[in-house]
Amino acid sequence: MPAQRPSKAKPEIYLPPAPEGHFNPKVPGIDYGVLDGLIGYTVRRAQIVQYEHFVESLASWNITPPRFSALVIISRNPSLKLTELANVLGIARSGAVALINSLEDLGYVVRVPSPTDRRALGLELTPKGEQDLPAIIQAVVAQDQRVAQCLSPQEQQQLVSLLARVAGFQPPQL
Amino acid sequence: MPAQRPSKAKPEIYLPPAPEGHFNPKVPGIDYGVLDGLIGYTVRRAQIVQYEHFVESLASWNITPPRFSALVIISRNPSLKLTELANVLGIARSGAVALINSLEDLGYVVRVPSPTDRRALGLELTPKGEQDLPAIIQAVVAQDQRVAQCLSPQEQQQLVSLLARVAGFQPPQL
DNA sequence: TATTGTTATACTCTATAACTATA
DNA sequence: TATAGTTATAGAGTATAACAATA
Repeated sequence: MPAQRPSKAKPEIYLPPAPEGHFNPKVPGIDYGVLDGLIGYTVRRAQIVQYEHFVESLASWNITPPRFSALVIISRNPSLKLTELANVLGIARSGAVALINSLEDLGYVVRVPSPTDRRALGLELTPKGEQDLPAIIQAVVAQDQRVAQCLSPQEQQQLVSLLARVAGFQPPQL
Repeated sequence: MPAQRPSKAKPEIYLPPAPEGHFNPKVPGIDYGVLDGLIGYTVRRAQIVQYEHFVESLASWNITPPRFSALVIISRNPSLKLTELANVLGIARSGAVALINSLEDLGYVVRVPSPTDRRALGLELTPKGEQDLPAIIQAVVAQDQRVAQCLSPQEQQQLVSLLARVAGFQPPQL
């Protein structure tokens, strides 16, 4: 059996503190110089704004962006191994352990022993996870649309496509 | 006089560890479900890829994205106060202190007492900072272009414009 | 010998709160 | 009383390295 994790000392679920004020991507009177023209800095600015919106909108669910990504990946890929999840999310295995712990504390995910590999475990949604995920997804899609509503549907699709190419993969077919 | 910071115990300059492998924004065989269509997740994926490229390309300079942003902002806005820098970067003042400390350790920035407000201090580049910044900018622009070379100049401009609107500010005039 | 999940450790980064000096 | 910079503290997040169980 893999090493057991101890009974958690902290039942509280962490949620990042909401900053007093929002990030201002363009402070008046400040000269941003070369930053304004850099793809990287522009992506970063948009990502910060997105992140803040996400955390605020999902605060009542105690769901952060990494938790949401994990939930969706787990739900769409049954019996995913922890190592595979870490790979998909681009984090270390030790980080995935902490992430799964928080989702377990929320009652959304269980570790199921793999029938074929006694070292491994499959990640599955709990009944509560199955029940709540649709509403969570709806809330996330709604906030995503709220942020993107300044763009036409065509522009949104174009943005996704351009970003996908920058990230180095084929844009999704929509 | 503002409280003095103690002589630093660690002269070493931190640089984030290079991950063994690169982040794979689209792992084969994995169903990303709703994530593929979300602006937020797409922005995040691109941002991770960008960040990794940046850190690797600027490793020899010991320059991270936050350090670079701070250097550019300081160089373009003479006598910027620490609190203003924190506001521009969207971080707490305590974080700005640590950031400036690292840039001071690198020999790029100095704290200059403000002539008008004896509480405040102006941030300025050192001669070494003035001397090295152009090459650093050149390296950053080069890596930015390398990541973005899959897009035509027009597409790049479009991406910057779309991201600026999503972030909630007027796109820069190029 | 390699891999899986876990733990231990170390580090940055973030934030809040308290403190000193000055306004 | 408010603000500027600093420090202290605590939290999440990242990572690497080592470990036990299993392949």
